[in-house]
Amino acid sequence: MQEYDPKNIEAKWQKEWEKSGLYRAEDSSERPKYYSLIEFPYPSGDGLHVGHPRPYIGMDVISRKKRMDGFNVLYPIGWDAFGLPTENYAIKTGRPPSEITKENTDTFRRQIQSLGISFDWSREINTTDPKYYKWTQWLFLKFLEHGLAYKAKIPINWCPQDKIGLANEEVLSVGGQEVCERCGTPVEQREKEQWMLAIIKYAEKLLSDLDTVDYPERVKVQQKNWIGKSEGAEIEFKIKNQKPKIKVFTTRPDTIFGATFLVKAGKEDKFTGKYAINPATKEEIPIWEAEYVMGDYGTGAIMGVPAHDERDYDFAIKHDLQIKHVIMPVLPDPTNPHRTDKEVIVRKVTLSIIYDPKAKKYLSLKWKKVPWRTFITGGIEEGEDPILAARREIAEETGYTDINLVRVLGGKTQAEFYAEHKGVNRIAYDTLILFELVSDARQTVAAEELDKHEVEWITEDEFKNARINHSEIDIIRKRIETGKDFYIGEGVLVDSEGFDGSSSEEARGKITEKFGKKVVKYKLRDWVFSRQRYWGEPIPVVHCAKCGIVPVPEKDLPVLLPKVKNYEPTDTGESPLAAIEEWVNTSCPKCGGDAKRETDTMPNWAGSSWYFLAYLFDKKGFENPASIENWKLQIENFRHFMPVDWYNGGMEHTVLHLLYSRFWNKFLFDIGLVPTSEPYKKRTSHGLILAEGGEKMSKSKGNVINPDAIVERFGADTLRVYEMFMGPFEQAIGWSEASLVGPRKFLERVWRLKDKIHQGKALDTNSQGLALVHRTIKKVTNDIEAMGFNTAVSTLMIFANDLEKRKGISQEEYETLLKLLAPFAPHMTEESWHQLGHSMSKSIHEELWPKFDETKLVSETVTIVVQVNGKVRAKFTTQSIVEEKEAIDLAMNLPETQKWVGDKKVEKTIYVPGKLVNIVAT
RNA sequence: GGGUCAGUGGCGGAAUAGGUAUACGCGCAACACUUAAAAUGUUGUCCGCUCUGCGGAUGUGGGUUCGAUUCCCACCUGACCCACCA
Repeated sequence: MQEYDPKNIEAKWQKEWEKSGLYRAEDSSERPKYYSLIEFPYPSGDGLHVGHPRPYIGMDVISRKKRMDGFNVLYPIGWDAFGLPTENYAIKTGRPPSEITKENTDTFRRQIQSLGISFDWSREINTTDPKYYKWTQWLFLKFLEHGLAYKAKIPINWCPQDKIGLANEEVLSVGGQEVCERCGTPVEQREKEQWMLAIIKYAEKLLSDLDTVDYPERVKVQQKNWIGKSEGAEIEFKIKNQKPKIKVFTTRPDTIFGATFLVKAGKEDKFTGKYAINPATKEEIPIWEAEYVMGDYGTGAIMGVPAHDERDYDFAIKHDLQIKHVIMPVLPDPTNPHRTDKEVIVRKVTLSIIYDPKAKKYLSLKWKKVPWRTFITGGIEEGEDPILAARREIAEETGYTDINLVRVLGGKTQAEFYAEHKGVNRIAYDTLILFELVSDARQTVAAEELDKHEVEWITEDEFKNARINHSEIDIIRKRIETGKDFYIGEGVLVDSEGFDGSSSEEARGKITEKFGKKVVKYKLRDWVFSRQRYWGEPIPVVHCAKCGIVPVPEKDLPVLLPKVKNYEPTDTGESPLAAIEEWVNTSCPKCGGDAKRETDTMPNWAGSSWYFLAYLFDKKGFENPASIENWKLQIENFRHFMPVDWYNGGMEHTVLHLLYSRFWNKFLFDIGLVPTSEPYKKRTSHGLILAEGGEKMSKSKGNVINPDAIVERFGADTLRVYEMFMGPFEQAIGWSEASLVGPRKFLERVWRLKDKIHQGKALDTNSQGLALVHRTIKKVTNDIEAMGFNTAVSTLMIFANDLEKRKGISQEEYETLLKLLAPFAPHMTEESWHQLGHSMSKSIHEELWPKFDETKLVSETVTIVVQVNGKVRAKFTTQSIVEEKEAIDLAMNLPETQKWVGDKKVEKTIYVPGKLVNIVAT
């Protein structure tokens, strides 16, 4: 027997596959296409660590299986190589970024190739290749041509450390401070002319088309939140004695009668001295400035409705502004609903809560004829003061007279319940009042009251958690606990003149119509597309004194990055390109006069926004000049392969890259340059591999595991199987060096199993063994499709362990094992396959994926478990197809069953076919 | 604060249209082979007890059910993402 020697085997087959072009996708094919995609790596100077390949291996398993299913699989890779780390390294060392990139990609390529991943290397791309970025520039010109790229003076987030403008998406908020995503330096605000892409124009499509794609729910939720659609109203407020008006945006126009002030975005809280007129109440309300209102959302101004918004409430309390309640919550009691056959009686009532600060207890009433616990309620006579009415009621029902008013707990509520003690349906408009007990002084309580209920003081804990029969109890608890008397929910309008009694929803429509107009706002901002850095695609326009902004003609693309001496950005915020006069000074393509080149470059999201299309280019696609004709030469390829069938990537890219590339693809679809509106049919995400201590791997922490060392010691196949087996693919998981021996032993076992193939020896396959083969095929097939790689591997281990136990195995069984294992361990299975005598001209990876037979999944005999009263007490073996009656008879006759059933009476029996019998006896 | 997901042996984890909890692997222990070691193989490995047997255990406490890791309610803990968006 030959020893398993991964080093030789792996090198040999990698060379062989490269030579035969085994993994090249065909541009046109009889076979159905399958496009699998991973996020192409950024080739950093740190080299690959063991976390990088996990997604590549996962998609490789899927791609290899799809090939064996007969698909024309495209599984490409390339390099997303523009960006800051390389540029910073260039600044540090004075070496050109292109040179550094070349080195890094060479390292990454060698490392990835050593893992035997079935990438189609003939389609390798690099975003920093002028042949690639001429097309990125050309696509920018398309945005410009269609009015979706524009220049605007905007305040940008400026990182003084990296000397770069950051998109909102690249700014993190740490401890209330805005910091640079890369270096953690606090960002400054600077006004700057920036190139923008009008992604907001696609907000609606990006949102609604999420319904058409197969993404994980949380990815969709994140994209939805990021787009942040909200429907509301814009309402103009006149300013007293002044011409200009202030426009506010609100999603709650139904609360306008409660707007008691107006707030504009500002750096600090400040009363402007001016007053606006509330268009609904016609009252004069003060205009304030405050930090909590954001200048760049909505209209940069809001109407302050303290009774129905927490931030407005806090602001009103702080600055002693009027609070007016105009929405009344409607609270039907679900445990005690209105009865259809009873009369409805409307009452105005008080609901009093009495707190004893000495004992830290609340007063409740425990009812005698109904199972209720309540506070003290009582009707208000016409014209009566609610506080006096409440005091009267408290004295009558409980006797307590020495109490102080604390406060009225915000606006009124509307409770709806069936009042059993009166036999009527009650609608109660409640004024909620909090009192404090001063002393125990009590007057006599009438006998009829004592008959109804008794006083019971309950602890704060009971007050919070016990069942209390008021449907407004949650509101009461919240208001007492927080001390804040606002209500942000929906309800019925009150104190709103003609709109009293309308529901919030109904009122929103009517009030918007009367006082403003309906608008839709998005949180999504237009995309800041300029960077003042060297290592990016130059934005292909020139500035002409006479003609203004002029696009570089497509025949002149690419606008090449010039050689510079110094890669350092300037403190003025200009790109280092601005210092290269011979590059900057050019002539206007339109009038021929003097002109200057744009010195901003594109963000590194640009190249990755269309790379899934670049993979489909044929050789001419990159050689030909960028033009509409030459793009259209590629459309056949796009039609063949688009959309991407399965795109796997990290959760960190679900908002930015995924949204940006969807946007580009949708734009290209609208102008007829690509065949599908959505680029990716299905998206999944992988979990990170963490260092052994559970921390993220990073060079700075010194905990990076280099795959080279693992391949050297264990072989690429072992690394691959381990990374698939270590845990659920979507979950983050810690690296464990010690655990690698398991997968290695497993591969050695499979390797050795060859010797067990019967040659004259007796075969040892019974019906259980046969069923195991088919169950293994079924489980591995389904698990791969669902990315259940860890369970697929364990299933293969079980199968191999079973074969090992037998005296002799058939070649067919062994070949099935090899084929199922081939996507995980491509080298070892290939070598074994040919050792069995298969022709060198056909790879195992071109074989057909094994099929299972539904009828053979179950062996002829099964073990059935017998439970007595739900506990396992016995087992028996029988034919797999057994009628319920027979199964129960068999179970009952077992001595163990008899022992546990004894004299008890059998109440019931349950039979789960082929699995379990449960006997219920009492 | 909001959203999403999770909590199972010494460790990574398996099993959810409710049906033998702890598959598979690591680690550990004993044994076999060996002068010895490595490698390999065999056996064992959730906890407790009065141990041929019995009881208990899937974060905690309840509920539904013949039967709950799985479903429902409350709570505890952790992770990730988003957070003044009117």
